[in-house]
Amino acid sequence: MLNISAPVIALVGPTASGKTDVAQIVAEQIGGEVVSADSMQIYRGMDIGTGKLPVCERRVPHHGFDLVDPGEPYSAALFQAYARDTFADIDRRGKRAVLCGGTGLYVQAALDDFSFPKGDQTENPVREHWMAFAEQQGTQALWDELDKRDPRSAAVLHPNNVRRVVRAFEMLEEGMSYADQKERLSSVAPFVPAVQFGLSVDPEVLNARINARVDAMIGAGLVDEVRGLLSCGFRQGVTAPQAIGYKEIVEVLEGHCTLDEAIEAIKLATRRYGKRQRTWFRRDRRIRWIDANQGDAEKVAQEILAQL
RNA sequence: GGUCGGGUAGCUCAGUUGGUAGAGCAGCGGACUGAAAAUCCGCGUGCCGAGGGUUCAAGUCCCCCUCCGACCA
Repeated sequence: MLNISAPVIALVGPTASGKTDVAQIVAEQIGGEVVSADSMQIYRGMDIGTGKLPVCERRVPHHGFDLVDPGEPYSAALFQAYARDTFADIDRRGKRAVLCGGTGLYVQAALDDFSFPKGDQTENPVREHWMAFAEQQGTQALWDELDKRDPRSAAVLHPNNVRRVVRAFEMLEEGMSYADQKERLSSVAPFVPAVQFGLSVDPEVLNARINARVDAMIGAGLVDEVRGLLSCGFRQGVTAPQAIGYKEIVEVLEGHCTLDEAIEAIKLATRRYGKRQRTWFRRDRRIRWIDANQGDAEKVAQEILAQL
């Protein structure tokens, strides 16, 4: 258990639920600092499309932004170490951390007792080998191969889920079993003292906000942002080029579709992303849900502060 | 006014010789420990435009009405 003097305040919820504003207000009121747990805000230069709070609007210190260039690899394990260091550092300075997270895995890696045995490893030759194998022999053959070496893990993985099957091979290489890990998952304990709040927004309301947000991003110059990134090694990245709002604009810049088509695609992808986020956070019974349908960040923040 | 085509799921449409309907997309539900804005799994949600007729049985055939589109006047 991380030794800090007051629990971290964690704010979670789907994209466009208003976390960013609420987190800042909460931090402001309690003399805190915001720590973003967002797999895409990690990247430098990806500002508009990731909804990163602009520098001029930051009234309290923000962490978790601009940690690496889009061309560099990053991982949940790296974020775990970063977040915990940051929590400790904030605590040492007598402040309180407000974790603001849309990436469920990052939030949990930061707060719970997730173990990443081999440190900060971000690239793995084993991965490439088995990805190539899947490419050539097919996904079923890949799964069959895992079934020979680690049938227990194969049994809990769907053959179509190539990423996870490959991950199981990586773990085997390190002397671990995906199945064992999955079993341990059922009893993850907290590692960082925290109170978690979820901002809940009805799907129809969230949908409207997402649409407006995407239009605003385009208006704010997302296309130019993407154009700029392309000339800076964006394509070499592993994670960054998968970002919603970026991959679609790349298609436009490469002449594969119109801007209007891309905008629709971004809205659709964001909606689905929001749904996955809802599913992820919903299962965590520790989260206290706050109604954020009104979109009044001040009010939501007060409600959270009242519950501390 | 006339002729033809169409009206089936939220959208685009399938639907054999009559046996109360099914695809894609959207949507919904779920999984998730080193790429997670990723990856994967599951689910059809229906007054078949309205009314009448034939039939054991009508999305399907007949009549009539209505709406949309095209063409002819």
